[in-house]
Amino acid sequence: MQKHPDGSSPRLTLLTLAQDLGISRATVSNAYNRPDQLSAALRERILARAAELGFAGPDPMARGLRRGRVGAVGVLVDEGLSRAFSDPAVVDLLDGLARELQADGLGLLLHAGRADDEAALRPIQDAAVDAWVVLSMPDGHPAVAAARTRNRPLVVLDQPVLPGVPLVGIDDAAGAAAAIAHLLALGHRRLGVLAMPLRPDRQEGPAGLARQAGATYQVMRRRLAGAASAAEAAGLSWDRVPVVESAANDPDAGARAVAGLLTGDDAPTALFACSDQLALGVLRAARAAGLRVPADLSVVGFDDSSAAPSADPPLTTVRQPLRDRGRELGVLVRALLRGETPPAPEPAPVHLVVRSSAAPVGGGGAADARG
Amino acid sequence: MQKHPDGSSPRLTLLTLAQDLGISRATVSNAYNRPDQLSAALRERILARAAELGFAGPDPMARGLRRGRVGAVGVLVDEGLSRAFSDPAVVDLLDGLARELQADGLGLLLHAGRADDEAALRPIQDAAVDAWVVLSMPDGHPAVAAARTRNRPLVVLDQPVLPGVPLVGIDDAAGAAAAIAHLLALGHRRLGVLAMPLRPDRQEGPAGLARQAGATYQVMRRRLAGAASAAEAAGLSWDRVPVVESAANDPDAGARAVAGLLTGDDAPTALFACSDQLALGVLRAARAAGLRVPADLSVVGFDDSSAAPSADPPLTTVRQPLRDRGRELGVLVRALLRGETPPAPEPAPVHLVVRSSAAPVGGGGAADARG
DNA sequence: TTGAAAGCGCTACCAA
DNA sequence: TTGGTAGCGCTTTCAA
Repeated sequence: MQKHPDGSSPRLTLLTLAQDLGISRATVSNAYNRPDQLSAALRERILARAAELGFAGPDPMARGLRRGRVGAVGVLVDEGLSRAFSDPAVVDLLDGLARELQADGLGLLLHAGRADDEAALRPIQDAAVDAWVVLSMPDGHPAVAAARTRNRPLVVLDQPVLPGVPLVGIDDAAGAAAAIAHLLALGHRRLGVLAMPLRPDRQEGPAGLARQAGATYQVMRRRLAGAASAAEAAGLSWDRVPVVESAANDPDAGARAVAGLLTGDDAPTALFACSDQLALGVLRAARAAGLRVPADLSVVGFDDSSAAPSADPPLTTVRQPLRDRGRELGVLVRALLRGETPPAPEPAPVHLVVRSSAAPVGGGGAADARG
Repeated sequence: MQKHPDGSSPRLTLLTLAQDLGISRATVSNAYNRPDQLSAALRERILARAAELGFAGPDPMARGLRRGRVGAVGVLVDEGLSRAFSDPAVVDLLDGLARELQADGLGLLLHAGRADDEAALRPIQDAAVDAWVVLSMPDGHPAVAAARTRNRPLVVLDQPVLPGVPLVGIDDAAGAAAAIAHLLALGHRRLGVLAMPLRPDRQEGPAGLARQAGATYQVMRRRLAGAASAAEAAGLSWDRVPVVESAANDPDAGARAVAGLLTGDDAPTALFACSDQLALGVLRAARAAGLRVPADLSVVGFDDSSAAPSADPPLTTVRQPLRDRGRELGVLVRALLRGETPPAPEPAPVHLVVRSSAAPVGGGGAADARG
């Protein structure tokens, strides 16, 4: 393929091609970027010769430098990619985002924001991207600051709330309140809450009021606030509702964190898990403890991820439109990249989806399924 | 923050900073790239002033052009990101890859290789990446060709086999043979196979010998060949073993594809699903058909993805070291980027992991669990 | 419709 | 230890 008469193989560039054809470099550039700037015939000739020589078109980096655009949007995810992608909710959301960005030929450049490693920030600061999407990170995470240093357009999903930065959010408090209200309506009074991490310190176990108030994951602060107000509206004192924090937002961690809460005389009859991933963990822990769901224990999740309907039993959960929100992130990014200043989007609506993981209290008789 | 005396706010560059400090641009560059080329004191001064001015360091694109490196590795996935990432096997693999690349500060630039759209190829060809990783794509996929046009280092996972291109593979035939052998050893004689797509045409249903032979997904060709040889070694004629093709590698599609195979007098007593995703679909379809697994139907999967052990029942499956393979891809990419020519890696070992989705034939008596 | 020329911002070589 | 300088390959005015 590489037919170059003189044996050498100089890197193919616009200039090489132009000289080969005896025309100007600008014209070759136009063949790729502004077809209307030259005759169709000439353009054909150029493209044909390019194919012949194996020239793939203008160099992406040089073009990027000149135009100030690379065709990539950075995505900052909390912790490793592994945990992020093993959450079906994240996957759905990313899918919506990717689809929307595809319209402009933009790819997704993934970077994990490991908080522990100061040196891991450089790759983020030095990433060649046109914009950043921050996917649900805690307050004060250094990776977010690193992503901001270039002053590129930036959009946040859920958290952190940053002044002047478009946020694609939902009404977390209302969602959590709906979950609690549902459990209360089913007659439950001994409630429990399984929370996602409140801070990125991997702490696990009971989370008192102080810990709750100090949450740097704002989503959790909002959801707990919503849950609290719903509980108190029903006359339940929030400080008597056990809140257990999971070390991570995955089923294993959730099961581990909640295990201790499930036994004992005053164990909750109903649990609000702040994500479907955690709810899955509750299901697992309940099974391990010999509890039937929903007969012995009612569970409500949050997200309505694709795992929710096929869980066993199918999860009653708070639905948020994940794919749409991903798309909305993409719409915002595209607008920002066009130089527009889109209005701050409204929080997306959430609502309870009733399946079969929550039932009236005492509906299954005593918990005698053990052993 | 943007303190610029003369009101204007010219884009901050190395030169700006250099002039501000009354030193040369090269020295500022060195402060970032070769700390040993200047005194620690001067470097400190430069960095401090940069922070003061809000200069984030050398521009990634300009640096990319100059160095010929952007710090991103392209990842080409088949179809949309959604399907790719909803497969736990892919997620584990990507996690291994990302971790390995992180050592060099490389991010992952995701691009979906939609075969249908000729214009969708430009973003791939024009992506600013230092290398490409092709994740299990079919023969002749135009996106792979697009990724190759820049002559950047390229590494393939599983398929397609490309001359001169490092391939990180496994012994697919041996894995499939082990699965079939296991079922045969359990006494099963009426076998069936649920295949991943054989071609990217979303065809679903029985796949005859011709279709099997024409598979452009080489992984499937290899696995079917392995299965066939194991079957024939036991005296079973392969053309009597029903092979059903799924339209996609996900549980839903798998359940849909296999449903018809599960009923009838001569329905298989054992099924080899060519991926865990598909095996999950079989489990679902079996339940829908009132069949108990493994009593009425034995199932063996492939991958040992993180979904396998927690399936109900836990999947007997062929294990491949996903995370390690992801890491190996990363190792190869890094070596290639260093200009080395690493030896073609050995196929990773696979072996059967026996859990409880496969049992001796007839072990559960007649299939009387229906209704 | 085509071409000439001016940088985009940076790094790496070489000289001081 | 510091600085001058030559491009990396391209796009885009502007003029022909």
